[in-house]
Amino acid sequence: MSYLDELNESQRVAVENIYGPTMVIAGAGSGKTRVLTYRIAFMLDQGIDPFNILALTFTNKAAREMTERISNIVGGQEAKNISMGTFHSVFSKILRFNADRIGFPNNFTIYDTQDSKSLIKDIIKEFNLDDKTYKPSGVFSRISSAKNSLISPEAYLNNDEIQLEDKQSRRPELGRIYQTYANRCQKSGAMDFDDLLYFTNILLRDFPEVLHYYQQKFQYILVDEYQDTNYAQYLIVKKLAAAFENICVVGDDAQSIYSFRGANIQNILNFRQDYPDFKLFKLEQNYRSTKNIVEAANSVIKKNKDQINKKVWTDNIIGEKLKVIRTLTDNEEGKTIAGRLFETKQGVGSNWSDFAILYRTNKQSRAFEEALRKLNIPYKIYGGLSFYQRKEIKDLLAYFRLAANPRDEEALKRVINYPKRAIGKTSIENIIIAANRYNVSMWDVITDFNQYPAEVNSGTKSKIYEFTTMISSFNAQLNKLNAYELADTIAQASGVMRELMDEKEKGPEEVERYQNIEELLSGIQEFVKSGDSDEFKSLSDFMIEVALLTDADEGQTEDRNHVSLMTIHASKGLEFPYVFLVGLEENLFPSQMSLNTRTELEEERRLFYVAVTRAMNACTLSYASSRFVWGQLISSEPSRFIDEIEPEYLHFETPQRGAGRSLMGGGFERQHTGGLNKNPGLSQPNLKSLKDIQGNGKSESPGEQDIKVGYNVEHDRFGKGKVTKLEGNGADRKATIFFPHHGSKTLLLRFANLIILEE
DNA sequence: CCAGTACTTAGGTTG
DNA sequence: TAAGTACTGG
Repeated sequence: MSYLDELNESQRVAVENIYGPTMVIAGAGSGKTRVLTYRIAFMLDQGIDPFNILALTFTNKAAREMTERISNIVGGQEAKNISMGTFHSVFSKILRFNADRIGFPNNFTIYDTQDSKSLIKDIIKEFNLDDKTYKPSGVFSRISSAKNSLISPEAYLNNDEIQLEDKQSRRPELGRIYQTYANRCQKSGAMDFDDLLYFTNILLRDFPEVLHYYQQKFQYILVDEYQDTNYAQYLIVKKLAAAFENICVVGDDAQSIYSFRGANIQNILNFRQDYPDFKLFKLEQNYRSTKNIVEAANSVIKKNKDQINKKVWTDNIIGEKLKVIRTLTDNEEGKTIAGRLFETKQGVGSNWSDFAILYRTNKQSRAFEEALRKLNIPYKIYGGLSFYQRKEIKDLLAYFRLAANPRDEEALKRVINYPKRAIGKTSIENIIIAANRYNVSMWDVITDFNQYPAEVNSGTKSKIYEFTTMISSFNAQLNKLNAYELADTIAQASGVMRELMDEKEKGPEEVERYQNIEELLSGIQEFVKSGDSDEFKSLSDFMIEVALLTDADEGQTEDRNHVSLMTIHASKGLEFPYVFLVGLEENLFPSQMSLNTRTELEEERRLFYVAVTRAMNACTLSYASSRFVWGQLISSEPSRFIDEIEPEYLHFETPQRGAGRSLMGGGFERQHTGGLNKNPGLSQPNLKSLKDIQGNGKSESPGEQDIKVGYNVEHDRFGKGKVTKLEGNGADRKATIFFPHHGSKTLLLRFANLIILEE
């Protein structure tokens, strides 16, 4: 067990204490991941069966990293048998296995946040409520926090306190929306992210034999980032650990930055009460940063009232003081930081990947992007839209979801008319009305109009019939074709591939979309090939894996030598030799929204602590004295957090030369436009009425009766084109026309004003 | 059905 | 400012 020699004293005792309740408070950079992985390795060395170990993390990234590290120590086969992953992935598997007990199909789909919000939006509309008082995202977060506190819709409606709260905030219908939302999810055989935790709790609460089984299975439980657990997660862990109490939680209260999402610092305090005989270990030696960095961070975080007493220290060199740079505008901040970064790289001869620029909000990235690009510095922005959230990917995935679970309402709504198959908005609305009336899913309605009559005309019905037949045929092949074969079939047969192929002519964005689809398909092929050769991997297996993946940067092995740009939240758990922490201004960091309460301000301070402690060798702080906010130049004050650092760790730099001019040049140009544009616009109405007269005078628009497929026609905007298809009757009569310069378009003849050139 | 325009809104982010 | 949505005219 040579690896034990690599640990310091407090790390080693934390690793070896594998029985009984244990809490490890791990300061920033103190080797937390190392302790967790070695602890598991030590357990296996002690003869503990990997099947009996449950290790929970918060992010896929953390789970991957831990799996990898443990495989390196104990070998892949052993590591594979440990239940290791995020809360959501581990418990979604358990839920699939036991789905029938809680009224879900075992192939239930998982709604992401977009799906949830779109469903909520629909419900608000159906209830005829004003979507300003009932904002979908606000309603969603209310429902989310109810679920995370394990409050059922019924309990929500029966709780006087909650009802009073909602009445006072003028949103008395929230409870009914929650109830309807939950009901619709259930009918659709779908769970959202919060449901995965909520229903795990229900399962363990209502089925003692299930609880007993998993208590016996998971005799040893480890939880990483314990300060980020919410109530639902806390309770799952508590229930599972009740039989053996071999539970180890690892965290750092000073790095709790997700309370706005329901994470609860109280869980650390509860731990003391739940397990009075628990052992506490503190990892206080920082191996990451210089003395100046560690002490600067300490001097700020000690201003917080709510914290567990500890003293993070380091044996590392003193290092440079933290530089503080002031610039006059946000754009200049970008230029200055980019220049400084370039100089540092030249000076020390390091890699671009040794540098990170961290900011409070995503929108700050722009100024740095521009400046880095001008200096030809490679960079990568983390965060933003992930691969699986792109429109074209979600569209195709929606077909996959339907293949596995045709009742999935959000997936159905997404693709029932994509690519266009003449199933209009009104028909879809009427289908939903019928589904609600009979309390069944949309799929039930559209596959059995006899039993569930809906106001849909017969032409549309036959289109729908084609669609449902197609989906059913995908569904029938789920266990016959492997994931790649079926995915490829769907991509072709659904028409998604052809749609994107046609659009490829339009421009680079469309080409990229097509390539994204290709990338998804080749990803599925890889998925099929991975693992044992004779193992059958179905498309639903793939969907299970992918539903909980949100990391965009999977499989991007190319060129990793770049500067990293990300929010501080995204930087948690990472480290960089050189960190630039930018935008340190009041109302930006700390955020304006956090200034109301002490607890919110303390969370901002912890965020600042996290940011500073990412740095290994040097940390540079910067702020601008004015910046553009929503198109307006506003002046700003340096952040209070700069003042809170003991001055002995700081080095203030003088402002850059020539800056005054740039303020004049860039700042005040944007006023004094317009002013002459006050004329009442007489010409507009005149023009319009002229057109009206023309329209009326034409008696009949040409072509209504005599247009045919194959005709060459001319359109006043798209120019010349050829008719490829005709459909609909009367006012709905439309033509699909291929225009060489604009691609294929479907136009209502009523409005198109086509001129027939030749037959 | 398509495309242009009027209007609104703006936090951090995992699964 | 920028992006997203709702509305409207052809």
